Amino acid sequence: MGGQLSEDFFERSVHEVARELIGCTLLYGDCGGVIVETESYERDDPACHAYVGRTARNKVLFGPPGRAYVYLSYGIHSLLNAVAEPDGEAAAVLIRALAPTVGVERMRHRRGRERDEELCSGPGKLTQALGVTLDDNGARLENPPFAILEPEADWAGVEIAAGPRIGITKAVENPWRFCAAGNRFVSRPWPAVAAA
DNA sequence: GCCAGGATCGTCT
DNA sequence: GACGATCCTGGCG
Repeated sequence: MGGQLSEDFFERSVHEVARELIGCTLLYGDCGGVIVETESYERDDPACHAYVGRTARNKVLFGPPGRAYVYLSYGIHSLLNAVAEPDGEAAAVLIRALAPTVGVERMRHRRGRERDEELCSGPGKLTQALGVTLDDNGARLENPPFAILEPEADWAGVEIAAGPRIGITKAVENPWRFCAAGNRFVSRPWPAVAAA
């Protein structure tokens, strides 16, 4: 296993962080998997929750990096982000999909699905599989139950593709969705865009 | 296989 | 009082 990521990994451009999280292993409690899809949201970005300024919901975005920003989507799903950029800036990386590797049986049970492709192939699915809840908002990603580990050696050559983000209505054109090219655990087939 | 619609609730106007 | 950084189901072909 690679070393664990600490706060300074997240203290830089949110887009770099999003790209380099691909291939890292996200652990939560006794479950986890390899991150295969992310999206970045920067402050001057109409699709970012911080765009409207600081509010009760988004205050974690404005705090120190390496924290979890968890919020409720559509009244149903908890979505997990990693806060990036220095304290005082506001940006985060949405974790959109994992390749399940640890605690797979437990995740099958939580999800009520058998196929590995249906366990963590979406931002709402992976929080359900891992057991992440709104109570985790603001938690340090380098402290239990969280941990994020550097990629294994065999991820060194994996191509990372960039394209438009999913499920948003503003700033759709920015190519800030990143994924491991051709990976079968991404949330959707890669859109037809020119290689970056 | 594809698409339309519903679930459900915290946050902000 | 409206709106989602989503997911699942059911209807149809």
